[in-house]
Amino acid sequence: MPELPEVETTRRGILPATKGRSVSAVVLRERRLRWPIDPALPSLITGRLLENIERRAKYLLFRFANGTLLVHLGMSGSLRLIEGAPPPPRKHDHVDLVFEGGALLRYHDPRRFGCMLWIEGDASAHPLLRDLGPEPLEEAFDGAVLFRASRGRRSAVKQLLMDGTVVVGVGNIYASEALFRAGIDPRRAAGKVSAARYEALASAVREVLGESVATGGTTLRDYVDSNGRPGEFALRLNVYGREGEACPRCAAAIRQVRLGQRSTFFCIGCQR
DNA sequence: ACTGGATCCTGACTGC
DNA sequence: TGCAGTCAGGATCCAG
Repeated sequence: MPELPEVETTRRGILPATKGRSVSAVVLRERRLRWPIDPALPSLITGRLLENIERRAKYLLFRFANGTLLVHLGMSGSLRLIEGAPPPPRKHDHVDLVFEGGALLRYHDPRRFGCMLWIEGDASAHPLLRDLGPEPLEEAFDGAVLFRASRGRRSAVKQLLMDGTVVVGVGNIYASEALFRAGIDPRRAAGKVSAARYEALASAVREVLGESVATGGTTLRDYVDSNGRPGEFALRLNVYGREGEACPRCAAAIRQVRLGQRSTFFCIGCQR
């Protein structure tokens, strides 16, 4: 799936053709996502103006005057912008949002871990958004946030980094990459990492995510952007997926371990 | 309150 | 060519 940079790339890609336009039709082909799509969705947003598309963590928030459509791409989802005559839907093209003027957003998600939820009223109070930590690319996120959250925690620092109540948007790839840049062993107990090292880690998170957003996200497997194109691969991954290869910094072999059921890559020479 | 584990689902890939 | 097993970018939910 899309990690934060891929979701942000999608948001930027679909915004110009959809913001300020009215929805002319909604096609639901498959409602069984992580939670079922409300069958009333078409009647709720057809004829309504899409005021904006915002992002919180890896959620996209489609803002209408009468509510918010909360969209998550899960592990395998994509949202594709189609302008002009739409091709016939492929397998797993579950939803179309059609806009006046012809632009169409097509939601594709083979594994169906994503969601499309209608929220009335204050979306930020919704249980899925309420308890989320700060955005990693905004001012509120720094080393002190990580340090405070880590005290007394015995689980691995990588798991702290991927805990959405601590900081949002750091997925499995970028967690490994940020820890590599900061020189921290992903297995280290979160509560035993110093404040100074958390400053370095917070900077590394900002760097990695910032660079990736700037270059349109990273492609692995089946990620495509809103134009259906794969990401640029412009952000070089130093350790993720490179078990056995030479560390770009010290040439030691990169190791792979499992942490919290997720593959984790690191350099035993550079990361302590 | 924190922690690890199971879980949702399809598809790509590996080894026999 | 088929079949079984493993793994995948997420994150919620539940038991202990």
